[in-house]
Formats: sequence, C-alpha cells, structure tokens
Amino acid sequence: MDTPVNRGGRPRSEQARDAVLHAVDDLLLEVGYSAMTMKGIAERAGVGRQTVYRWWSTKAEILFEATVADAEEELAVPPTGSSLDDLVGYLDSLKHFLEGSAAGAAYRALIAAAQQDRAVAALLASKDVLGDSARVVVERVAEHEALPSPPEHVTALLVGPMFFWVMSGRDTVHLDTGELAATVLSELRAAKVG
Amino acid sequence: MDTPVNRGGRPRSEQARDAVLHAVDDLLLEVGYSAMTMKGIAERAGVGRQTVYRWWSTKAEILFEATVADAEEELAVPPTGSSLDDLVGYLDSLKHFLEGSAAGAAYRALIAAAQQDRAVAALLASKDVLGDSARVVVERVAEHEALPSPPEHVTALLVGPMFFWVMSGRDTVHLDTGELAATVLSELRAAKVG
Amino acid sequence: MDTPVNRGGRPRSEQARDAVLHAVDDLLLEVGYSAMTMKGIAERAGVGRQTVYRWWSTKAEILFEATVADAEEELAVPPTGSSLDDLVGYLDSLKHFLEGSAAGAAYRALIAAAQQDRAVAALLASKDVLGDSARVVVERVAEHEALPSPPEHVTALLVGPMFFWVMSGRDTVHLDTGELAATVLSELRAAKVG
Amino acid sequence: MDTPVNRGGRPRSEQARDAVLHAVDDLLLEVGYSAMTMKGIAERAGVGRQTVYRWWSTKAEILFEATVADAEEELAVPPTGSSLDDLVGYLDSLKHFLEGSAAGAAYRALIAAAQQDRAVAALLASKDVLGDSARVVVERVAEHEALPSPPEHVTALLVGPMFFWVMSGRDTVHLDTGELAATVLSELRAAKVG
DNA sequence: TCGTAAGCGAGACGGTACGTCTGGTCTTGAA
DNA sequence: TTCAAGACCAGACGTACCGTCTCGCTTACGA
Repeated sequence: MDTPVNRGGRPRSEQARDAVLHAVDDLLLEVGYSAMTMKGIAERAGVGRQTVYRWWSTKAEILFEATVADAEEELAVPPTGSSLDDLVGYLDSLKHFLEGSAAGAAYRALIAAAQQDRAVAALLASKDVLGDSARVVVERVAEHEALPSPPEHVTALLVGPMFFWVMSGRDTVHLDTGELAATVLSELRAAKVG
Repeated sequence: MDTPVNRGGRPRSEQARDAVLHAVDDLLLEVGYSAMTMKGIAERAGVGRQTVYRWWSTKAEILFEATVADAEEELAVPPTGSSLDDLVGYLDSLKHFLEGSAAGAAYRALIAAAQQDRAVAALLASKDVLGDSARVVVERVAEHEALPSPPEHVTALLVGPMFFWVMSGRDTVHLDTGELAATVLSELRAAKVG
Repeated sequence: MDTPVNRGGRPRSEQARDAVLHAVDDLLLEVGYSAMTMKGIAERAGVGRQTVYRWWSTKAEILFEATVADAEEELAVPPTGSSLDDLVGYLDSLKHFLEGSAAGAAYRALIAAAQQDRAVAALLASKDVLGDSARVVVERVAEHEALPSPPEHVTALLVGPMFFWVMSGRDTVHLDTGELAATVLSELRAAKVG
Repeated sequence: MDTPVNRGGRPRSEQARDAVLHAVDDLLLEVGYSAMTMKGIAERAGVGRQTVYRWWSTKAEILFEATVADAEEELAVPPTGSSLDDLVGYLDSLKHFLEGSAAGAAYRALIAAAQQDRAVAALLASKDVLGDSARVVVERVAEHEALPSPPEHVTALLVGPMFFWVMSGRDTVHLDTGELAATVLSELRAAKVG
C-alpha cells in the first residue's frame, strides 16, 4: 500500500487538507498567483502555517494538486463519430480551459512558474495534462485516419497555436478552431496517403 | 521632440542607464528572473535604488528594454529564395532563440510574468517580437504562394507548436522543423488553390 | 497518601518520570535554561510530550523537582564547634553552590524566572532552600552567642553579599568569606551585649 | 567626535529611536519581560521590525539603554552630612528602586536574563549601576570614617541583603534599613580602629 | 558666476512574506 | 488510563525585499 504505516501519532487531518486546497482555488481567482502567499493560504484555510509546509513545499505544489483533477475533466471530450468534430470539440474545450476556466488559470500560472523554477517544471512533467488530453483525441482520430510517426508532432500542431495565442495575450475570438482542426486533419490524412 | 525640455537640473546619466541594463542581462542568467530583485539590480549596477525606480517601474520593464533589440535581431532571418528554406530557417532561429539564447530566456520570463501581471502583458503587446518576426517570414513566403485570409492564423501555426514545446519543458531535439515547415507551406498552398 | 487512588488504567511510569528529571538536569548544563524547551525535554527523555504536560505545568516545576534535593544537601554543613568556622563553612558551601554546582545553576535560573513569573515565585517560596539552610546555621551559632530580634536580618546579612556578588556576575575570588563571617558574628555578639 | 562620519544615506531617525525606547518602557510594565517580544516592541513603537534590529540585537539591549539613565538618577542620593543618614538614605532609595520603580523592574529583568545569557551579562558589566551608586555612597562616608581594603566588600554588605531580600521575593517591610545601615557603619569604624 | 533645479549613490524608513521553531492541545493504537 | 508518536492551530523568530524618503554631492542651465 501507498499509505504509510501508522506507527503512532495523530493521523493527518483530511479536513485541513481540503481547507488548504479550497483556499488555494479561491485565492488564485481573488488575488492572483503572485499575490497568493503561503501565509495567506494558511490564514484563509484557518490552518497553521506549519501544517501547510508539512505537506507541501511550495504554493505551486498545492495549486497543482488542487486543480489537476479539474483540468483533466475539462479537457476530456466525448467521441462524436466524426474525426473533424472530435478535433473541433477538443479545440473548443481547450480554448475555454486556457482562457476562461479556473483550472486553466492555474495551469497558466504553473507553466509561468515553471519557466523560472526547475521544481515546478518537474511537477508539470510528472502529469502532462495538456499533452495527455491531446494524445487521447489524436489517437482516437488516428484509428480512422493514420498515425504519423511521432504522435507528439500532431499534438503540438493541435495544441500549440491555441496555446501560443492565449499565452501571448491574444484574443481567441480571432482564432477559428474549425480551420485549425481542418489543418490537423489534413496532416493526418497526408500521412495515410504518404 | 520626445526629449523633455531641460529646465535646469543635472541630465540623466547614460552611464547609469547602461549599467542597469547590463546588470539585468547578467542577473537573469546568473540567478534567474524571480531571484532578480530591484535591490540586487541596483547593487550590481553600482547605482542608487532610487535611480532605478526613477526610470523604470518594474524589473519586467528593464528586462524588456534590455533584451528586445537582441530578440529582434536573433529572429530576423535572411531570404533564401526558397519558401520551404525560409520557413525552416525561421523555425531553427526560433528554436535557438526560445531554448538557447539569453534574449529568449528573458522573453520566456516576460511571457510568464505577463500571465499574472496586466502591466507586463501590455508591455509585451506594445512590441510583439515573436508575432512580428513570424509575420515577416510568412508574408515573404506568401508572395510566392498565397496569403490566407488572416495571416495571424499562419503565424500561429508556424510559431505555436515550437512555443508550446519549449514552454511546456519538452526537449526540442524531438521536434522536426522540416516537417513543421512543410505543414505550414502546404496550408499556404491549399489557400492558393482554394 | 498523596498517590491518587488507582481507579483502573495503566499506572504512572516511574521510568518516564525519572527520564524527564534526568533530561532536565542534563539539558540545563548543555543548553541553558532558556534554550531548554518542553519539546526538547520530552525528546531527550524519550517520552511523549503529553506525558510531560500531564505531570508538570512548566519547565520550572520540573527543574525545581529535579534539583531541590541536591540543593538542600549541598547547603547542609556539619557543626564544627566554632561559631566562626560554622559561618565560614556555610559561606564556602554557598559560594560553591551558587557559582559552581549544577543545582546552583538551576537555582539561579529559577530565581531569574521568578522575577517574571508569579507561579515560579510561588514555587520557590514553597521551599526556601537558601533561607532555610542559612537559618539552620544562624540558629546553631546563636545558641552560643545571641539571636537578634528577627533572625531573617542575620540570614540576609549572611547570604545577601554572596548572592549579590554572584548574581551580578562578579568573580567570587575577590570575596573573602572569612571577613564576611566575622562581620556577621560581630553583629550577633553586639546583639548579645545590647 | 563620536558621531560616525555620514558617508551618504538617510540619517538615523531620532524619532524612531525614542519611540522604541518608550515602547520598551511601557511594555515591560504592561506585559512583563518575557512576554515582551521584538515584534511587539516594533508594533507598539509604530516602527518597522528591521529598524529595531538595525540598532539593537536583543530586547535586553533596548531595555538597558532605555532605563540605565533613570536607574542612575534614582540611586543618586544627596549628602546629608551624617554618615548614618547617608547610608539609610541610600538603602531607602535602593529599596524603592528594586521593589517599586519601573527602572528597577527593568534592572531585575536584566539581572535575571544575565543568568542565562552571556551577552546580557556583559552588557550589565559594562555599566554597573548598583555597584557604582553604592561605591559613591561608601566613599563619601569613608571620608569621615575609614575605607577598608577593598571597598567592594562594603558595597556588597550594603547592597547584598536588600538585593537578596527582593530578588527572592521577600517583603521589604520586614527589612529595617536603619539597622542594616548601622551594621555597615560599624564595619567601617572597626576598620578605622583596626 | 552664481542660484536654481534635477539627477546621483547611499542607506534608513515602515511594511510584509519568508521558512523555522516552540507552545500547548488533541487524537491515534498499543500496553 | 497511561504511554509514545506525531499532527493540529497559533504566533514569534530573524532575514530579505518592497517602494519611499532623506541626506550631501554633482552637474547642468539661465540670469
């Protein structure tokens, strides 16, 4: 089992854990990532500072734990039967996730932090939310079409433009997900032919 | 003229300005963006703290001023005569810029900061280094091929995958710039035909 | 009996009690009074924190219990038959106690704590180690000489100068116990004559 | 001059210094020495925490600086012309100082702290408030009587009993300063005769 | 040539978050 | 019921940096 053998001592309080995770969620939206402090999280959660540090080293770790489940859910799209619709559906989810959702805001904050902090980068690498969700869609579509040599290329083609668009502060109303999906699909078909 | 009318008083010291810009350049590589403080910059530059605040509000502003010229230069690629070679050349420059250069490290830090700080976002919007450089290449290629409705779509297709790859911590040796360039080119040609 | 009626349940562990008392003795010498914490005592004794708090409220209480017996023993001097020798003998014991012994260090720490903490003051008042030991000597001497109105005056004259000397950090090599004893004795004799 | 050469920089704020010294004075009486924290001092003085640490290392240092002047003043007694009256006057001042005055409370706290902290002991040794004031009186009296070999013996005889009485929590109403003064005086006269 | 005015390096100012420590309490399972 | 273990909330520790302020000193211009 993963659970550590309880060799005496008070067990970890699930109530405190939840309070911290919720506090992080709330604070990210209220004050933003950089103004969110370990002190503030503890106070908002009604929890001792030591209790936070006992279970997490950094606010990035807490935020990751608090939002990764939401993120996976938001990026999981049901199959439609049509390759193009599957891709468009995913891109629309991705657009909403990156631009409009709480989990997406957390993800952007973590990507940002990872540029300066090796530990955060490792954290994100441990569970590649965006890459995984895109691979699921690409592989589903590839059953009907063809899977080009490294599927990562296609996921990058699928996710990259939207990611760049949002991260560099552009407005997504000017990005046509249908056209983007068509491009990716034609790449997949070209691979089949070739 | 932009230069403020000098109504008495000591003129601004160019020496101090250069010292600050160089200090920021050095410190970014030595300690990273988040460990780079206004206090540290002033001390490294051998300059008073007030002198830094007098001319710049934030470290992002200084970093932007210190690196934007380098960034533009690194992303300007000479025409080769071949559409595909132009695109591949640009993607190779972009790869080196984002992953390996000092100016690129600064750019990634600023993009990261912009996710949390509206002022930094505005700063980056004021001079869209990546978008501008990509548009130059796309428009050059389009002379021979065709320019699809919004050129921004194509620049996103060109820049996005590489941007996503680097920002999410992936290794660029697994990204084939030739293949990526071919995809973009086929999109441009499809636009011509259609 | 003082022992509480055992109404079922595990009996108090004498082993734990001794471990705590010894830990306090050791820690006082090793780290000093203020650096000695309840947490540290429990860990050093290999005892749960709650076990310490269950039987003592403060570190002062533990220290008092741990050292009062030693202190009494060190300050009990055998009669010599000579009034002056009795006084000199006591002063020499007192000098060694206050300046050189472990029990004396504990006593000084408690006197110090009592200045700020009413509970510690009450604790010390409950068993006046210094006063009692001095009174024994003074009363013994007074059998041959005379007991002036309040014997406390004489004990203060006997103990006070040495106490002041040590507590204010002076070196006792410069304090002649013989001369001091002579002064006290002449006071006693003056009372006899008067 | 003692004033450090001002080699640039904002000069020290006398206002902040005074605020800290007054805050320490107030807090000692209100909450006691051990409950008086550096944080609390800074907040009470309306001063930054760093400002306190910049000029003093410990609360003992602040307290010493805040009260040493008051202490000296309280222990300076005017000559009366009579040896006995001089001694009685001093002992009455000492009684009031140790037992009833704010400066005396500070002094007792510092003596207490010095038992556990070498730095505080050194601080007190640098300005021996009690010893100095007693020596002044003893030397004045000795002009008419006689000065025994080391005057420190006599000061210990003068100060010690009262010091012991108060520090060990006894009530000073039971201590007759007249009788004590008489004892000290007879010692001085015995030295003259001998 | 001298006064006015702004820039300069230095560094103290009041604040506030950092991560660590201890305090005293509470909650387990085993003895 | 006591025990060892150890998590709980609270809050002080001393340090670092924040952005502002106040010094004495340049360094220019214009009267």
